[in-house]
Amino acid sequence: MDLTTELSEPQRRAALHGDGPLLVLAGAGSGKTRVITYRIAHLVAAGGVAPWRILAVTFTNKAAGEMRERARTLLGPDAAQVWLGTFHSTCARLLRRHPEAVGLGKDFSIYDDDDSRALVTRILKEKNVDPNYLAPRDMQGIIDRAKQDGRGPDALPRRGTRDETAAEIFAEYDRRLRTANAADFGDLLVLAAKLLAEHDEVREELRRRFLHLLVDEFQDTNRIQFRIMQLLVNDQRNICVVGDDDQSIYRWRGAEVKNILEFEKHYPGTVTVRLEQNYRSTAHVLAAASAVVKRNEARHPKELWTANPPGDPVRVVLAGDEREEAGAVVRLVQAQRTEGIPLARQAVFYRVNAQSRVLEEALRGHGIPYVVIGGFRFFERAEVKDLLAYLRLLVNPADEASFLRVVNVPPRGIGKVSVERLAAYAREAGKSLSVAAAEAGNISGLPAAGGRALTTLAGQLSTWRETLIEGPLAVARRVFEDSGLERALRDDRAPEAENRLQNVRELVGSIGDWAKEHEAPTLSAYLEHVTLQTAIDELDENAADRLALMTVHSAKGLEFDAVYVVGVEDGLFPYRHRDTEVDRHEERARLEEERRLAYVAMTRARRFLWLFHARRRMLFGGTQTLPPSRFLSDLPPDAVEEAILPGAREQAAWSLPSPDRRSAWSRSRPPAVGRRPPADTWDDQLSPTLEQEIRQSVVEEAGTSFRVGDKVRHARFGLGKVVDIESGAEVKLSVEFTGWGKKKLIARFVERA
DNA sequence: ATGCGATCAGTTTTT
DNA sequence: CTGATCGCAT
Repeated sequence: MDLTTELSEPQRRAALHGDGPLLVLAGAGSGKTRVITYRIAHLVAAGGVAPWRILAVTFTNKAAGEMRERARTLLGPDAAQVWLGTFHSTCARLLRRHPEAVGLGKDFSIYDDDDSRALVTRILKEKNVDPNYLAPRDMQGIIDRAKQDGRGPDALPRRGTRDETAAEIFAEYDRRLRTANAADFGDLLVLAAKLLAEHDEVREELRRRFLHLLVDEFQDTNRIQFRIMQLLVNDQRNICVVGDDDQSIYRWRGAEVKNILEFEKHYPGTVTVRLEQNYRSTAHVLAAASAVVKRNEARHPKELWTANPPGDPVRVVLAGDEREEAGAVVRLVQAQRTEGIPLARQAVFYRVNAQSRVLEEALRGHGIPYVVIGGFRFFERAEVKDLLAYLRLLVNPADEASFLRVVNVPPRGIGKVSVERLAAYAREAGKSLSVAAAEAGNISGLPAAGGRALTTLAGQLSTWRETLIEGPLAVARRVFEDSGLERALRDDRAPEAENRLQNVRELVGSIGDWAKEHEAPTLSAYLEHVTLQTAIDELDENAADRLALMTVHSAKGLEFDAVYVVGVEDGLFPYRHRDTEVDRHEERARLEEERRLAYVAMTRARRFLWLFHARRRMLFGGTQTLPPSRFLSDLPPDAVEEAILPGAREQAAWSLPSPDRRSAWSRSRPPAVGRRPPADTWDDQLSPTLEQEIRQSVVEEAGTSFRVGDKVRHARFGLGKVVDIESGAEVKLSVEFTGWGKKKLIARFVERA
């Protein structure tokens, strides 16, 4: 490891920084992962800090894994001792050591979003709350936001009776979690903070232990996470945070950009290092991305630069509809692949998960292997969750959500009435559902068949529980068979049953794989691993070569040679909530976040960036016609080239957005993208094949035949009149558009009106 | 108790 | 257009 030659000057300053608070403002692609890893390595190798005394928090488990891997190449096997993980997994780890201190039991369950929603729904039903008055979704949102802020039910704002109800439900929800010996995602943070705040000996031990703290993606931490960090920082104040306010995209989830903007206030004497050189992207890509984010007001003014060649222009492609868009993506992906860019180094991004469907169809149609990151995740599939629920119930008998999930899966004659009787009995007796089930014989009013089935189930559960020591894989196999889950799936004649059976088998297989990779594999640890998986953890570089499809949010922290962003339309990206009234301030804040999101999307691209938008789009069961994204008009003409696909051209006559209609968000609009001939340097230049591929898609027009005075129509600007013609490699027209003024356009993108 | 069909509602982003 | 819930018939 040679820090003087392998790092730039500012990178080196960050990596070599000694004691005291350090703030690293790391622009996109500025090598921050490198800096963090080198810093860790340096602390250990030169600073004599034992690896186990370093705690590094990352945004995904995948990032943690990569960091560990990189540290290992620098440090050797010792690197494994560094504490590395997400906030959630780190907190879970702390809570596992001292569960009782915060009212949890050993082997507590972690409720995912589904589980917690189900619990909220149950409580609302029990309390007879009208879903129109307070919907489960909204209630869950209230709880979640409160927890992100570190507030409990008592600290909820109370402006009306609805708030009172919400606070009541919230309190009951937390009580029920404790009874079930369970914690939801928010609790992991809230309870960890509580543990540290209220138990001095625990806090002090950890503060003595951790000599250095590092927090990555700091711009996306929320209040409770900041608090946890503060509680862990010791008097040496060796806290290093790394982030970029322009990449803050989780405001909606409680992230506080203030955490990074005002870091120095909390830690006076902070040394700030700015990493402003981008090593990732071509100059064109960087210029395009910067132009979009630059229009935000709530940001640290800064200018990222790069020494990289300009590269290809960013390409903006207009499709007729989402299917044509998908088709174009597929063709381009394939073309790039033949040019030597493997699928694994290309990616398609979209704003909302629902957009993945068309893309998947197109990819399947062309036999291109792909992975969808996030969306309907493997571990969230019903059949997979069913088996997992059994396993959770073995580890934590009190787990209410899991019990209710499996009690009649597969169908064993325990219906609604039986479950209700059982639950009532359990609540009165203050017992868990599992324990109550074992006592089914004593429960009055229980249907006879249901009672028998419950007794049998309870017996099975305790039998399985005794076999836990045989290890996760053995237990999983046994439960799958003995519970009747396997038989039910096998006997199911539905066409998708085969798939579901496969999925559960895959789950069992994954348990086996996981167990092999761990020293003392416990079921409890496996279950935690599964629920704390982040979407992006599914992306495995070592897997077969496949194209990744994901939301822009999932793409954070990644990079690809070629990036395709679909659905760059005003209303979809930036996304416009169709819901209720929000005030001006909120609306602007949301829009700024969309802008940062676009920035994140674009800066993932190393060499090739395509932005697609469609005239019409089927989404959420309806067809919408959205104008091109306002972000497109911010792109610098020099760095961009536009293309129109045949389908879009056909529709040109009837679905042109008018300049007034397009500004649903705001009236003012800067001039749109201009054009220039393709860039011509660097070996990454667009290959002939690819150029052909694009041209083939673009409707060729006899550009040379235009005359001054001709009426023309343009995809974005509508009707206009030709005022000047320039010849050259590309024929260019100067056109006067009503409402837009004079624009210079490449003739082949203009059609006669 | 179960399973089916019909109606209904709601659709961002995620640990 | 999908997914989820609801009510009815078996």
